[in-house]
Amino acid sequence: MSDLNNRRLEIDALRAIWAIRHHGGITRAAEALGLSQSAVSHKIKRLETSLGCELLNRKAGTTAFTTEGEELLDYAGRILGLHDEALLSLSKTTLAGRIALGLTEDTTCSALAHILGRFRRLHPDVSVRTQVRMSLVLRAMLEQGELDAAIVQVFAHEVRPTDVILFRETLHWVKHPSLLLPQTASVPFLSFHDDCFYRHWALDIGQDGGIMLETVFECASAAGIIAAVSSGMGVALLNERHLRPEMQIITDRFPVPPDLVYVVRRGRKVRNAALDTLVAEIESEISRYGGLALAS
Amino acid sequence: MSDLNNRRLEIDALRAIWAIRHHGGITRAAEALGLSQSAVSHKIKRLETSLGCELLNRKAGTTAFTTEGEELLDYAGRILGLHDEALLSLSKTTLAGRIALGLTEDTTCSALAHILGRFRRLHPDVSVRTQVRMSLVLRAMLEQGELDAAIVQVFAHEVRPTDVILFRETLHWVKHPSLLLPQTASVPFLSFHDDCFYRHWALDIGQDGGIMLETVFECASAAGIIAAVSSGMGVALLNERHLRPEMQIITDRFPVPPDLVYVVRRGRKVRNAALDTLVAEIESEISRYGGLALAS
DNA sequence: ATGCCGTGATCGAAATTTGTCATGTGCTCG
DNA sequence: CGAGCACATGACAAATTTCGATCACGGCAT
Repeated sequence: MSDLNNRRLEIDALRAIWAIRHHGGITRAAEALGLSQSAVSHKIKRLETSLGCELLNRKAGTTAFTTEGEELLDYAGRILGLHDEALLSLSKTTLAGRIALGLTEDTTCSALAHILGRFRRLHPDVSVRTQVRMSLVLRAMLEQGELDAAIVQVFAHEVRPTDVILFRETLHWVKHPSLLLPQTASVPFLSFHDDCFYRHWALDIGQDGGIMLETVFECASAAGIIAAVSSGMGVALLNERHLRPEMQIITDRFPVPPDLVYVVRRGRKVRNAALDTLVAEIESEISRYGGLALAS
Repeated sequence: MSDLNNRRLEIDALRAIWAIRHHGGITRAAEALGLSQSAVSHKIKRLETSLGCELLNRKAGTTAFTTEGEELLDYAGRILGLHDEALLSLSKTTLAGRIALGLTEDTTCSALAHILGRFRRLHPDVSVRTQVRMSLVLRAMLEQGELDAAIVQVFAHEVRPTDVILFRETLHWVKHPSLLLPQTASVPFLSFHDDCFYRHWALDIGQDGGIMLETVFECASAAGIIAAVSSGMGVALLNERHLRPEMQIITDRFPVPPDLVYVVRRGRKVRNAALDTLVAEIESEISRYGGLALAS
């Protein structure tokens, strides 16, 4: 394991194992980091030999972390956090002002929370007011000028040139295997809140495609929908990351749902140096880690 | 400043600026890190260009940190702390047992405190009992088997092969310019506590060199001695790091004081895995940073 | 079983980074 | 003013890192 003293944990290597964790696999991590797969593989190997222990359990094509790996991940997260903050702190300019920001519930528990917290620390003279609403509401607020920017979900084909793409999500029609779809009667539909725009799309297709959806369940949180699907109450539109093993993806019967994208969308004609910086920090975080970590 | 994203702070570069701070200058830092002067100079330059700002104020031969430099230093300390702890944590073996450790007052506020704290965190099943005494007392306790190891000050020529050298110190005879040494009468001597072995040496030379020293002031803490010297109360033996600009080093009249060394000295025939690890950690810290930081 | 993927390891060559030696510059001090 | 110290700089050598290609392995469907 080389000499006990000359050992060091490369920042890039730490970022690599962090990416492996959050993208599930070396290949995806490499892609996210803009490196080749072999480069990342080597990085990990170097890390392992320098530490003298295995970090990954390369049993099969699957990638699992060893105990040591998990331990290092914990440190990696903390070190990278400090590191990135140091980097920002050194290139910061003194900012002051106000930012009115909108978020969806989903994104509150993602890496965005960290970015916002750090932004507060680094720019204490900027007051950030954050409101959590559903995407459709946030979009309306942006139009009204009530928000300077918002992180909203939009259909992939609706992305504007000025939007900053955070990550993409695929939507699926799902049901529990025990639920058999009636051929003639209307299909029981499990829906998010009234204002959720999946629902708008879902109900729209009824008119176009001649499929009758009957909303039998309404709940604002994903957890509720997941439970309802799992108990066979009906069909629903769910994100990839909300899929559970017991769920069945419905590929026939319904039109393929459009892809979704989370974006940072800025309000109309807002000129705001503080906001520029915040958006730049989000973009930089994305490019550094190849996307934003989102809790599932 | 390269692309805002691809920037990273190399661990080695952070260690370099940390070393520059603690050894006062690039040349010394390079020596401490076991690198050439130009290597360290290049490292800093790279860091600066990658950050797009000056870290050091290279006005003259002197090396001062800029505001950004100081800011980075702060982060560097925290990042390196985490980094080193991660490194240790991953190579640790489960330890249990007891360690009875002796320290001098000087060393309590050095990097040793960090090492001890970290050791506690990493090895919660090892109970470390620490006692702070003067070097002579500690040596006696080691002999008696009351301590497993101690960090003590010894004369450079007394270092044993098994001792781990922490850092060296030069002792000087000092006085305030306003104090004129009497040619015939005895010289007023400002002394540490009775058990301090500088004092033993100082009083011994009286017999060998025919110089009369009269102890006119006794104080256990360096701060007291420094104040007494500065007010012209007498002469004293002081560490290099306790010298103040107003003090005058006496080069004639007295024999040159022997060099001092801080060492980790282990007790007699103590076999203790936990102690081995602790000593190894101290050694590793020294070799990584080229010495131990000691508050002045 | 028998081929496919998909995922990761491995190897040699190329590119990049890092370190060293030799030398240049600027400042201080005797 | 010249010696000495501290650092910068440039050219070159050494090391490390990356890439592309290829190999090996385990699942999965036929």
